[in-house]
Amino acid sequence: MPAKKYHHGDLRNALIKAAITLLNTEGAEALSLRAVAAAAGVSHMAPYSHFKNKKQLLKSVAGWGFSELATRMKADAQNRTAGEHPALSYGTTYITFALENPQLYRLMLGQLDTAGKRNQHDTAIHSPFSAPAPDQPNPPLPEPDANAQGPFALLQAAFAEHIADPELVNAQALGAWSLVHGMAALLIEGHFCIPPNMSIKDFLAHAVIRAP
Amino acid sequence: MPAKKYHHGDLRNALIKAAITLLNTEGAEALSLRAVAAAAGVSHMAPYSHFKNKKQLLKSVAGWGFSELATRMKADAQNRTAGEHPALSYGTTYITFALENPQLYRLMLGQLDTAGKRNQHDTAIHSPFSAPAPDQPNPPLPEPDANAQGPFALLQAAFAEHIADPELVNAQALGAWSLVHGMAALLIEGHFCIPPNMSIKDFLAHAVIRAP
DNA sequence: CGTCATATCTATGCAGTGTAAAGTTACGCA
DNA sequence: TGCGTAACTTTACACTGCATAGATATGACG
Repeated sequence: MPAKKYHHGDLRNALIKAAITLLNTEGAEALSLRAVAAAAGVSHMAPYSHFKNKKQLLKSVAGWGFSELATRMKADAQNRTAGEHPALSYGTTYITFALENPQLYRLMLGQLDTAGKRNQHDTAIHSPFSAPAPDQPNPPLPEPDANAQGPFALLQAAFAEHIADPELVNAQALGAWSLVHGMAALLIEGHFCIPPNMSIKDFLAHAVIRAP
Repeated sequence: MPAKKYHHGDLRNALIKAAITLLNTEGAEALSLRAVAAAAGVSHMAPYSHFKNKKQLLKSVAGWGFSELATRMKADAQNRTAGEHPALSYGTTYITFALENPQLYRLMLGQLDTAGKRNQHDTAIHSPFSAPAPDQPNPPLPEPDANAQGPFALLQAAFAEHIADPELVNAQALGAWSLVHGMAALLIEGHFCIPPNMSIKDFLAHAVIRAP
């Protein structure tokens, strides 16, 4: 085993891994580029050989999170009790994942403007409507994550099983995503709690709006 | 009119106002304590006479945002077409507000760990379940905002009109809040777009989950 | 009309941040 | 063997939030 090489060999992945560890142990505030580099045993400028800036590193971490979530949801799809609505099952898995990895989940779907300097425009991909983004309310802003499409695609497929109209499928899937993301986010930020005697699945089922 | 006094007289409110202006013009990344102080025409340490730290200033800004949102929702409640479900109307107003003030909305419901130093525990209030918060998944985390109760209380009242069981009212209101918050958040972060030919209200109506 | 404790504001300084620029090292291919 | 180039280090800078200590005006009380 090599003691210490000048060329790390797999620094890019090592940095992502170190960032995740730091995120889980010390929290998001301790996730500085320099701390990540130190944890990987390199100088604080080494990451710039593999990532354009801090935001790109965080995006890669978020991408890893999305693939993890997708994996969980696919596993969920297998051992599902027959007759249960897939969306409820998916939603429960989704929220559970978010509550078990709150810091990571924030990185995945929160804003990641944590940088100090002015925004440099990195690549941005819009989805799933091909429309040219009905001009954003304020000037700067968004920059979605293509990896989010993984979990979302599963949700879409779930609704497609019971609904014919593709536009309605899309709307329903987006509604479901909004519901579970909103619930996860509000729970993580502490804006309300699930009653102690209630499971996430039951709570979610009761929260689904009943038409008037 | 006084040219320049040593004692500002109303610096606290001036700082909040300056912060909001900066937020809307330069974006969240430019919202440094020093920039806010400069915009108010005081030294960069003056804010510490009125706020314990940067987070407390931002909390006050968020509080102002919540009262603004509540005002809008109350106005909405008045000129509502008869027969329309209040929650749909409220939800549309909610999302519209969020899309028109994305930076402010992020401050209101996103994490505000923007500070550099380790988290100091400021006051935290939990709601609306009196339960002692079924211990948070990871170690650190949340800190809700009591001002969020304003808009939420309106939602609750809306559901109470048509539903008897108070527990179900609560669950439905939380579901509605989750849905509109999630949709607003995903829209702001650019994860999807509302089709150009569709109003927010229509989109929201189509997104509400239909039972299987 | 003093006078003085106190709230408000300023000056200075520090550790930590992201990143620009330039130098060093070693891998891979001719 | 030589060399282009990618990976990494060193140094430096502007900026951040905040601790500390000093300056200044205010308002209450004699």
